[in-house]
Amino acid sequence: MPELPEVETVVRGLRPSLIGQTIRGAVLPAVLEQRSRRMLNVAAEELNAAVSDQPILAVERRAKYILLHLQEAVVAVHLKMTGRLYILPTGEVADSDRYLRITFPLAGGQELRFSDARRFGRVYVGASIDRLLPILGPEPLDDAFTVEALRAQLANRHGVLKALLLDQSFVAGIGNIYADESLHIAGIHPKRAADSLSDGEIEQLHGAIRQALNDGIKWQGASIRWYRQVDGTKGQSQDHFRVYHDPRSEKDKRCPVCDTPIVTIRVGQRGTHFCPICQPAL
DNA sequence: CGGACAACCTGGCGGC
DNA sequence: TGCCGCCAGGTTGTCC
Repeated sequence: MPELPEVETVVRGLRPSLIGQTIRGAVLPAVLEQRSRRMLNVAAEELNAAVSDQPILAVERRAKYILLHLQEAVVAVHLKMTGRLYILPTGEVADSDRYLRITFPLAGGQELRFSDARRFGRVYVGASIDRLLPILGPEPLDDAFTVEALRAQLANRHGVLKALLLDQSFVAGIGNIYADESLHIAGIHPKRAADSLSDGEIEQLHGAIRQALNDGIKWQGASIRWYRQVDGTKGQSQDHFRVYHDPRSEKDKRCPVCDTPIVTIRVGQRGTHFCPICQPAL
């Protein structure tokens, strides 16, 4: 589910509640321990041992990973499609608990909970961040992600542009929604060859990626289906999409610039939405 | 390197 | 109302 703006929103929601807290352990429902093997990179008891009595020093985001920096360990959570993280007083019940996978009791009388209907989510723990995450490309909102850096990365890449934007080792954090939104802002067709962009188009794309992601953060993420903020409320980003939509329920999505009906195609097996006028094929 | 596709899982929704 | 089939914000591995 969540892409960079959603994960960033979750991190910002967790941070004030978790910094300075101490984790008491990691509890998995007994019936799920066996089935949760794929969710964890270590045995459930090992996760529990690694986080027990560990103060939380920092909460950060890297790509679509949520990082809990503990005194002697790092926990990395990937929400994938349907994962949620939220904090509640111990014992208080929430709707999301229907798919509860892990409870992290906190010393202050609250709990950090991880729920995940579809069970694609991942929780990794290690002594440090080293080798905990796969190879990831640059953070698109960092100063180091310059037009020049993007130009250098695009050179000699012969693939389809949108597929490359979704490649986390190329740029970190962009998913299907914000790839489509970025390409519309940039006025570039999603199927363009990555190495066919002019200097001007690369500059446009660079700015568009940042705008799309920053707007997503501003609206606190997109709650199309499962995504919720830490406090359980929906984001509002879905109310501001330029091209992304579900063609089944929203049959008359139009370009906010020229009012032309948005076209939906498949690119790299992903639903792809674009304006045929503002994003001409080349 | 790149593209296609299956897998991992389950819920929700459109359509009939 | 009920059931079926399709689709889903992500990622990884395999095969060609």
